[in-house]
Amino acid sequence: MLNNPSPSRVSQRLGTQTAGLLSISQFARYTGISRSALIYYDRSGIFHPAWRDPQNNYRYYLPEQIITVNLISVLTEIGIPLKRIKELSSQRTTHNILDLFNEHSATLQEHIDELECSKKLVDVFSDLLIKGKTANIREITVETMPAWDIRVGPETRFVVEGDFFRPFLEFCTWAEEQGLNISFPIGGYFDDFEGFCARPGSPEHFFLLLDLDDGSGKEQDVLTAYSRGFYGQPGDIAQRMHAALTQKELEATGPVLNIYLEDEISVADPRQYLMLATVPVRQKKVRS
Amino acid sequence: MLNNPSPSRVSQRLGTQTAGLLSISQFARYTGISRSALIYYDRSGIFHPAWRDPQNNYRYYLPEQIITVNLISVLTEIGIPLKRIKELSSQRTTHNILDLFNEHSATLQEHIDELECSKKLVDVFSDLLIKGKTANIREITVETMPAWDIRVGPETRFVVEGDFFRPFLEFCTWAEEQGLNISFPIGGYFDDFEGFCARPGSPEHFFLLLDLDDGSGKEQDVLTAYSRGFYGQPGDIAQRMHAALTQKELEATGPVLNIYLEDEISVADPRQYLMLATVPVRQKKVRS
DNA sequence: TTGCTCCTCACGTCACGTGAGGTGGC
DNA sequence: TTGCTCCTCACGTCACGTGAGGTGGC
Repeated sequence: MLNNPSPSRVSQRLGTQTAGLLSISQFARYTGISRSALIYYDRSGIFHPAWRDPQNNYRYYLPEQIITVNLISVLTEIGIPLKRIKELSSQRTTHNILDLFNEHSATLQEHIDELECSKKLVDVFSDLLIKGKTANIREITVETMPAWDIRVGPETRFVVEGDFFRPFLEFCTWAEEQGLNISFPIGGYFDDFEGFCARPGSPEHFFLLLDLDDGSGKEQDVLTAYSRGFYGQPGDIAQRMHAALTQKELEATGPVLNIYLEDEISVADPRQYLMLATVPVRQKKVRS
Repeated sequence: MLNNPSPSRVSQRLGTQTAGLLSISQFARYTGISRSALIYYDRSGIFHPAWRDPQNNYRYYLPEQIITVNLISVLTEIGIPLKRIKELSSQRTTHNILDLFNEHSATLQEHIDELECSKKLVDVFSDLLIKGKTANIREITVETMPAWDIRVGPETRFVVEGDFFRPFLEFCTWAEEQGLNISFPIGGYFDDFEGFCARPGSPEHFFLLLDLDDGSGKEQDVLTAYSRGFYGQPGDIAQRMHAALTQKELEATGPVLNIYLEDEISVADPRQYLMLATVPVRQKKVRS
């Protein structure tokens, strides 16, 4: 119990100035704490009203108690559990409070970091969905865009042809070991365009997509193509990209990245998942 | 229910390759979702195992279901309630998901802002406590420090001498109307040093202290003094500051700010609250 | 028999919010 | 009598976690 006013002070008040007492509703209004919260604090022994009317059990508070309740407000607002507040009330020293604040500042920062990670997640998925909605899915074009922020996993081992899940699970295990959040979109990675053409349904690596902009400020030209189908079933996208490269007189200069813009998160039918394939390109040098 | 595999696919699996089925523990390991969560999802109709053994009611999952459960993971992780996820599963379109994400991104940002406010609160209180611990309470000195980030309220009306609470409550009401968080420390404000000397226990305004650094980068010389006592009982601090000004040949150039470094949050005995008074100063010009 | 994994209730969590049903004084 | 504020249970919330007590197959 925190700073409960002594009975003598209460009765002094009552004797001279009953108007100084606040009913639970008035007190709730002044403090911004709900009535039910005040009743809850009373019951759980955290904070009691200064006086209760023996006639009807009404709760009455003194203006001074706003100070005490403000302490509870502050501590609960910053996320300290009531149990801890109750413990603290018997050992309330500057030193203990400072310890609590230090400890709690770190906890708060962790929560903030988690939430920011969640927000990043939402934003990345939104970006992919918007990309899927606005793209002209039939066309293969060259776009200038920032490099993505990705984490590439170890080489995949596709033991059984078409068994997408084993390597996928291995990647998830690896990513968790690395302390990465595997809720971010996962894509397929091929070291070069030839590898992609050879087995477009079996990426040489998986990668986690953490952001559509790696923050380096650099941009690059990439060839982008789309295809619909389930995981590991990219259809003829490799051939179409190959044809486009030839037609546009381009050559691939980096890894091929596959990412699903629409997958189980947004589409019910697994055969309608929408994949985006990208590969950085440059103009082919004309041989002299 | 999300993407429950059809019985035929399940029985095909079972017929040809029982090893492809995952027990609840294996599935929990792969997905990072706890067994009890999986059981909870099953019961609440959000996500069912592909097959249950009629003999012993064991739950078995297919590797494909990792995809589905990953959807749930992502959505719960970003704080979307299971109820909403369940609703969504029957109306899962790119459009609806984008709406949900947009809406939710804002909610997340609000939570982040709230937490950052809480962290700021903790940090401000910590700063004050540290100031109280490290200060030499007996001495009156000139310090160079950044200006504080404060919000000054309307003029106070001390009707009854010593009745600190009425004006205090009025300030709280005002601050809430302004959308300010009244959990931040509240201090007393005097327009000038003369006003402070006249009635040091009755501030002309209250203010909310949002930060000990207003971020402007500017610093100023302030005279700092300390006093112990309850709210509105500053003892002889004004006289002592006045004497110090004279002795150091300084003149006050701005408002006097009073703030409690130790109050109900850290100290049990109200008579031991620790107040800090500051006033900006400069060298007195010598009259020619 | 022992060990293992799984099962199903049932209850706890945390800080209240929300009625239902009732009281006391104007 | 009506309206008002207050009261006390008791139950709901949300997404699980945690036993208790029991089963099936090696």
